[in-house]
Amino acid sequence: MMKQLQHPRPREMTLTGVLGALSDPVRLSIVRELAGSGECGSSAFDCDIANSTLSHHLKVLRLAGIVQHRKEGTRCFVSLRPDLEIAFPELLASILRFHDTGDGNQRDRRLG
Amino acid sequence: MMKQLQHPRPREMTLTGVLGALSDPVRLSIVRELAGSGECGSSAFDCDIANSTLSHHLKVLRLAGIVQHRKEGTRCFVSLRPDLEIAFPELLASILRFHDTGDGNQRDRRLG
DNA sequence: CTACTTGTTCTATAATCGACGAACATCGAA
DNA sequence: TTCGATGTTCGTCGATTATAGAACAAGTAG
Repeated sequence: MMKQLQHPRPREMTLTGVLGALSDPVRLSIVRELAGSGECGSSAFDCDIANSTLSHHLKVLRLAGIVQHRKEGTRCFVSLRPDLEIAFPELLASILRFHDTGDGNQRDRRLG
Repeated sequence: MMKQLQHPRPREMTLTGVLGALSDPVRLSIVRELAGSGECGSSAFDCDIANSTLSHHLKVLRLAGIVQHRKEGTRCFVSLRPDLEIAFPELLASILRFHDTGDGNQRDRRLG
């Protein structure tokens, strides 16, 4: 039987939990990728980290209610969880509007 | 001479830094209070924590670029920093629209 | 000057976190 | 069944964090 990974119920999502999950650069880049590409195989993220570390970050995002996991054979597909938008409408979009410039600066997309 | 507390320049503010600073329930409640009441004396926050801990949290918020300190005699007044709105327009409002219910749930203000 | 007030910094501690390798589990293929 | 591929979990390590008390600094009042 395929093991089911635990997903929190919408009522268990917390604002501080979501913010904390997004406060890590690696996790934020993962969410950014998901927002741009939709569902991704969990090996499609070009993070230069160990597999176990990636799995850890995906677990944090999952337990915060931000992403959901779908198993297909041995592969694992990750996507943004629609329930997040219900619990915190427009929150994720409000955050992803800003992007890192790599040297510690951020910029509003509208400012070019 | 009155000691000046260090404030980061807007270019030094990071999105993950801001999110991380807001991911703590104590700090989020402080920011919420500042957004509602404007400038507050740093002893006006009804947090049930030690003075040194409050000072620590205010420092984290300050180094993230979220709040600014103004000294007046021995008193210290804290307020939201306008530069944050310039660096990340509407980000803070987008986050504060949701509030904790105390039992781990959050709710959009518009949903009653 | 000596208190007293306010707030920061220092030191310590317990908890959490990010990272990794190793072990484990699951599935598909040979 | 045995193997290989894909992910998760476990154990560990070092770094960071939240907390609070103690010491310190700066200003005010007496």
